[in-house]
Amino acid sequence: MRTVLMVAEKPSLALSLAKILSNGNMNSRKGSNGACSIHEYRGKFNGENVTFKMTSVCGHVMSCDFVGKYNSWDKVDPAELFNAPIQKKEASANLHMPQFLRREAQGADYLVLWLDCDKEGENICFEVMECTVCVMNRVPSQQVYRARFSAITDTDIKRAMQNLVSPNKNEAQSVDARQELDLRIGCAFTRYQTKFFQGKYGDLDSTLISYGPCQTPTLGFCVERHDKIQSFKPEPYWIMDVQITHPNGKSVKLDWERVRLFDKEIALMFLNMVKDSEEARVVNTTQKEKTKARPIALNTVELLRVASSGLGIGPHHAMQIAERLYTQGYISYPRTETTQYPENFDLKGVLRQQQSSPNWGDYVSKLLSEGIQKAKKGSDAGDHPPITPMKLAREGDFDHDSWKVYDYITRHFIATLSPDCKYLQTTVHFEIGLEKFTTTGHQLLDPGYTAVMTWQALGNDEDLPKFTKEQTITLDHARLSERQTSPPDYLTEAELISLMEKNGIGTDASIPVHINNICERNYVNIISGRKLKPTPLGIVLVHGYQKIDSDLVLCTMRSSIEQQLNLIAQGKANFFDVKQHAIDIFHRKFKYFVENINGMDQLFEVSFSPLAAIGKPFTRCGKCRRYMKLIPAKPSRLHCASCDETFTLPQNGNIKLYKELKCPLDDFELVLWSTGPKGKSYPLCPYCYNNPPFNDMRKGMGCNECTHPTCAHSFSKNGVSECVECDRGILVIDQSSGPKWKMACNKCNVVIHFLEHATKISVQEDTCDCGSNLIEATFTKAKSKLPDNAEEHTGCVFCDPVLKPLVEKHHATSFFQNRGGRGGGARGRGGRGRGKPKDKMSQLAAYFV
DNA sequence: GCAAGGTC
Repeated sequence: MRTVLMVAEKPSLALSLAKILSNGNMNSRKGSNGACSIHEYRGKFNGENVTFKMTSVCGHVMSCDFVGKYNSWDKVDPAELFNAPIQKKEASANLHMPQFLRREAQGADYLVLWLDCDKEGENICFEVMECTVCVMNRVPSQQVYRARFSAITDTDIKRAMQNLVSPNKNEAQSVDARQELDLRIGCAFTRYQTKFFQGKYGDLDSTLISYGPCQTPTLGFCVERHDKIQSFKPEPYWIMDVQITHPNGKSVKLDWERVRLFDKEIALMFLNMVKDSEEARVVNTTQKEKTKARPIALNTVELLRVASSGLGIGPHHAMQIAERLYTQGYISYPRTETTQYPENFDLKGVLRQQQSSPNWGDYVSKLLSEGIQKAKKGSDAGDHPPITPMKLAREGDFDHDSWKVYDYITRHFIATLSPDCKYLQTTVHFEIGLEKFTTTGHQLLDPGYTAVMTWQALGNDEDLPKFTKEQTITLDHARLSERQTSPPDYLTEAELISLMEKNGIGTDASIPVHINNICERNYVNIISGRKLKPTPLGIVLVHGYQKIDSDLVLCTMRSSIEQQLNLIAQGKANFFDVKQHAIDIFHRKFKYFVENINGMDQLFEVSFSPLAAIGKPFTRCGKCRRYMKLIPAKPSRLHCASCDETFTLPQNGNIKLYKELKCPLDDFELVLWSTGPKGKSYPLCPYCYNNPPFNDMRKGMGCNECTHPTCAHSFSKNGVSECVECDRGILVIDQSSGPKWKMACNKCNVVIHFLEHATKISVQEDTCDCGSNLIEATFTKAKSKLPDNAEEHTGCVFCDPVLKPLVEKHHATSFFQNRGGRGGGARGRGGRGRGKPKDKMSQLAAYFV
C-alpha cells in the first residue's frame, strides 16, 4: 500500500488536520525529535487505498547565515557582508528537523504540504521538500502536492484535500530574498555602528548598537513622538464656564457650542454678550437611542494592545503567557490575524464550558437561555480562528498575570456573543443671547456586553433634570477660564502596536519581539502607564539616521521592501534581479552612511563621554606602560588613552586586578574575571584575549579551562619553555592546535610544528644542555612516529636526535611580529642577558598560582 | 556579539 506523507507547520495543526481528515479515527505516536507527532490513518488518495501519515515541522526548518569567517567581527569589514557567501543552516539545532523529516519520508510515495497559507508557509514547503523528496519512492506521476486552506474547519480542510495544487516557488523565493536582505543589511549596519561607537564612547550602556529594518522604524515612532513633545509650544485658549440651577435645585454646567477660543479679546466679547442676557432659554430637547457595539472576535494584536493598556502586561510577556495557556489547552492558538469565527465554530459549546465559572457563569447561563447574538463580522486572514477559551479555568489555577490574560480572553469571547450596550442620550439645547449651549446626559437601557466587559461599562450618569421648551433660567455664573494646550504624551505600547500593524512593520508574532528588542538594547524605557520613552541613545540614533539618510528610519521602509519582494511572489520580476537591486541600493546606502558617520557622531558627542574620560585607572598597558582605564558600562572593556586602543573583556562577570602580574607574551597586566564569590573565575591577559597569539585560535579562546594561552592551567599541564633561537623568548604551546601540535616563541617568531599525531605534549622541568626545556610526547602505538612505534619519548626539540626529525621549524610572518605587544627592545634595556632556564621557569611560575 | 521570520 502506498503512503502519503503530509506535513503541517506546527504540531497542533497536524493534530487538528489529522482529526478532521481521518474523522477522528487515527493512531498517533511521538516523533524521534520529541517535539512533533505523527498521526496515521487509512483512506483513499486519487482513488487508491493508502496510508496517510500526518506530521509537522516547528516553523522554519532552515535559517540563513554567513559562512565561516564572515561571522567574525574582527576579520571582516562589514561592507563585505553585502557580497559575502551565505548558507542555509538548521533553524534549531536541537530539533534535528531535517533528520526527522527524512526518517518519516523514507518510503513515502506522495507528499502533501499543509503549511500555513502565507509566503512564509510557502517557503517552508520548499524546506520540507528539500529534506523529503530525495528519500521518497519515485512514482511516475507528480508526487508533491500543496493543500490550500483558508480556515481550520471540516469543510474547508476536506475541500482543500480534494483540490490539491502545486507549491508556489515564486512566493517561496520572495521569502528567501527577504531573509537574505535582512541578514546582510542588519548585520552590516549593526557591526559597523557597534564597533564605531563602542570604540569611542564609554557610557553608551548597550552592548550592541543594532540596526534592523523592523526594529529601527519601531524606534523611529517612539522618537518621533518624543520630538513632538520637545518641540511643543503650549498655546493659551479660553473656554466659557456657564452654570445654571434647575428649579429642582440641581446645578447644571453648560457646554459652549464654540468649545474654545484662542483669542482672548473675542472670548471676552462673547462673555459680555452672555452676561448681558443674564438668562438661558431652552431651545429644545433631543433624545437618541445610542449603542456601544460589542467587540469583534479577538486576534493577536488586539490581545497585545489590551494586555498592555488594560492589564499592564507588556506584549512580550503577554505572548509568553498566551503561549503557555495555549500549550496547556486553556485557549486556542494565540497567533492569528483573524477576527471572524469560522462558519461552523461551536460557539455555544465553548460558552457552555464557562457556565460553571464563579466569575461569569451566571451571565453565560443567562446569555445561553436568552439566546446569543451573531458575532460581528470581522475579517478572515485565513490563518487561525480568533483567540477563544478552550476550557474552564478558575482563578487559583494560574499565577496572577496568567489569570488576568485568561480572564480577558474569556470575557472578550463572551462579549462578542452578547448584545450591544444600549443607552438613551438626551441633549438639551440652550441659547443665551445669540450664543448656543448644550448639556447632555445618558440613561442606560441595556448594559449588554458591558456586563461582562465591566471596564467598558458606562458610568452611572445621573439623569438630567427635565427641561421644557422655552423655559428660561437665570445664570448662576458665566466666566472665562484660561487653559493651555498640552503636549501629546509619550507613545503607549498599545499605540505603538497599532502603528506597527498599520505600517506593516513586523507580524503578529514578531511585533512583541521588536518592541522587546528596543527596550533591551536600552533605546527606550518603559515608563508608568506602559509608555515608551526614548533614551538619549535611542534619540541620537534616530536623529543621526535622519541627518545622514532618513530612508534608514522611515516607517515606510519595511513596506517598500515588501512591495519589491511581492513582485517576486507574483512572478512579475526575477528573484535575482530584485534581490540584487535591493542589495545594491543598501550597499550604496551603507557606504554613504560610513562616509558620513561624523554627522551621527556629532550627536553622540553631545550625549556621551569619550572612553578616555570614563572609568578609573586599572591595569597597565603592555605597550606604553601607562594605566588603562576600566570602562564599567556595558560592555565592560579596558581603554588605553595614550595608545587609543580598546580591549574587550569577557562579559557578565566581575573584573578584578590579578596580583599585578604581567602576561609573559606582551607585558600587559593580567586581570581576573569571576562570576561572584562561588562562581567561576580565571585570569586573562587583555591583549591576548583580543589578539590571540596563535594563527588559528579564535578570539577569546585559549586553554580549555580559561581563555588565556599561557594560563596557570596550560602552564601546569603543558608548560612553557625557553626559546633557544633568541635570548628573550618563551615557547608557548598552542592549546588549540593539537593533535598537530605547535609551539611558538613570543619574541622571535619561531614557530615549531611538530609531532603530528601525538596525543599529548608537555614541557618538563628538566632542561637540555642547550637551555631549552625537555618535551614529553605521547603517541598512540598505531600512529606513533617514534622508532619501534614507541608510545612515549622525552627530549629537546632543538637537539634530541629522535625528536629533531619530527619537528619543522620556521619563522612565521604573522605570528607575533604583527601583534602590537611590546617589542623586544625594552626588556633588555638593563642589559639583562639570558637568564638561566630554571630561573625563567620559576619566574614564570610566579605568574600563575 | 549581528536581522527577521517561523515555532516549542
